[in-house]
Formats: sequence, C-alpha cells, structure tokens
Amino acid sequence: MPKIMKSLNYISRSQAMFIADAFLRKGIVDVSAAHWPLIWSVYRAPGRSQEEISQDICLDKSTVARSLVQLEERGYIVRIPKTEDKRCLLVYPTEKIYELVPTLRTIVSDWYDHILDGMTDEELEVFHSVLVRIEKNAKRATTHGGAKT
Amino acid sequence: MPKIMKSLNYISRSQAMFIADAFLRKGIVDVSAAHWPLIWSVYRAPGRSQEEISQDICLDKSTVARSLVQLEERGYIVRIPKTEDKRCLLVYPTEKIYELVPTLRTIVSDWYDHILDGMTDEELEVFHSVLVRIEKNAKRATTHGGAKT
DNA sequence: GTAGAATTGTTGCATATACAACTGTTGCAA
DNA sequence: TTGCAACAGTTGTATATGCAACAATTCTAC
Repeated sequence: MPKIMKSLNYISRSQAMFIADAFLRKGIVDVSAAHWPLIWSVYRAPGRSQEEISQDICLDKSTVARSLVQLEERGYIVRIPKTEDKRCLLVYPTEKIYELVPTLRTIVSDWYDHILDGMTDEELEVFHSVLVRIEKNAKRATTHGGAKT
Repeated sequence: MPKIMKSLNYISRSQAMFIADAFLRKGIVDVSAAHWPLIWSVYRAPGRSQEEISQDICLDKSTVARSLVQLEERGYIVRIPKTEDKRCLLVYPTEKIYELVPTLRTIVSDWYDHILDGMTDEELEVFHSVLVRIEKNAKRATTHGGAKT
C-alpha cells in the first residue's frame, strides 16, 4: 500500500512553510503564504466574481471571501459590485499586486527548483499527467458523494 | 510553469474531506480525519514517544500532542511516562484502535481506488518515485534554511 | 406579478496546524 | 557538584479552512 497520502500532505504543508519563510526574507509581511494562489488568480483574470475565483482555486467560498477582505484592507485588490447583478462582487488587482508578482514568481520558481531537483523531464511529464488525473478523480470522489456503503 | 502546487494542495484537502465524510458514513464520530495518520502510526509502532511519532508523521510536536490528548480522552490510546526518562511519554494503542483499524483500512483503500482509477502500474511507479524524491527535497528545503537571498 | 428556488456573499463555529515561549527533566562540562 | 545546554511535552496565539446558517438578490413557474 503506497503512502501517497502522507507524502502529499507533507509536501503541501512544506510549500506553505517555505513560501511563508520566503515572504519574511523578502520583507513581505502583509500577505501570507496562503494568499498567493488568490493573488495569482486575480492577477491572471481581473474582474471575476468571488464565486468564480473560488472555483478556480478550489477553495471554499467563505475562505476566499475572508482572504479577499484581508487583501482589500491591505490594498492589493478592490471589490466592485457588479451593476447587472448586485449579488456579485467583481475583484480587480491594484498596482500593488503588479509590483508584487515578480517577487512571487521568483519565490515560486525557487521552490520548484528545490523540490524538482534531480528529476528528468520524462519523469516530470508522467508525474504531472498522473497528478492531474488524480486531481480530477479526487474532485469526482468528493463532490459527488464520496465513499459509498 | 507547472501548477503542481495547486493540484497537491487540492488533493491533500480532498483527502481530508473524503475521509471525514467516510467517517461520518461509518458512524465514526469520535475521531477526525486528521487523526488517522496518528492512529496508524501508534498502531504500527506501539510504545514510541510523542517526539518519535511527530517525526514519523511529519507534524509539529504541538499538533501531535494535542491530537494525542484527544485520542486518549476518547480511549484510543494511553500515554505512559517512560521510567528511565521522565520527559518522555510512551504512546500505546488500546483495544479500541485494533477494532477501528479494519474500518480505516477499508476507507483508505476506497480512497485510493477512487483517485488512482485509470492509472497504469508503470505510471504509478514513476509517480511514486518522483513523489518520494519531492518529499525528500521539500524536507531539505524547509528544515535547513529554505530560500536564500 | 408573486412566491418559491437558486445564487452570491457573509458570519458563526469547529478543527488543524505552526511557531514561540514556557516547564520540567536529563546530560555534560568545568 | 553545580550550572548550563539540550530535549520532551504543554500552552498561548495566529492563521487557514470547511460547513452550516443566514441575508440579499435574481431567476423561474405559475
């Protein structure tokens, strides 16, 4: 029986710790490691609703909402009510995000350099292919019912 | 640039949700999904100290300590001070764990059936090999300094 | 048009987790 | 022996996260 779960969990937490540490080293103190997928999502696709962002980064809408409140308070994004549908808040990056992104790129790139050290391109290709399919399977297993019996 | 991080995080959280859901379905209400690696660790190697368990499952000792308190309260483990070194608490499973393990096996097996659906043995072999090396690299990157500059 | 269903975001609550500071114990060196 | 470093465990604090309940808005039947 493979111990995939333990490895996945550990790598996942290590990412958070590594990035948190890198943020400190770079003097980034007003965003946390967990904000980075959110920042990235808003940066790549400005003007989406919180719901769309939630689905994009696969986090619960309440988690996304809370993080966005923080990022807005710290001046990284603005949330503007959609005129045609007052339920939605559209999220836009501010200049502060554009200033931050190059640093984020460097940090993430560093992380990948560390963890992918020693892997061949062929291995990584297979790894990524399997990972994406596991992600799909996981999505199916959790959203639509999970374990039977 | 690969989106490995997002996938890893998502799969990791999905595991927790799947197992939490399975616990509910099976009527297991006094242990949470996060307890399962701990239970497994104690089951496989009775009599270890909390520190050793912490290193085995790669969780902070404070997290391990708190979870073990819960498991002890619920009667799944006992913690006995080591006579030769009064600092250590040795952790032993109770009968309740041995009754639980078969169900845990089934649940975890179900989870793997779901997420590994459609993968070939060769793919899984490469995947696992890469995963283990990434885990090692991650451990190195976080424990001994992380990102420079 | 109006009532009920669906959608979007927010909030209350519970849990998991890391880190730092602390306590008590052990080991080592002067 | 005594004092300090190292170690195991605990506790305080902060954050992240999911779920359920809720409010406001929009959509859909009728």
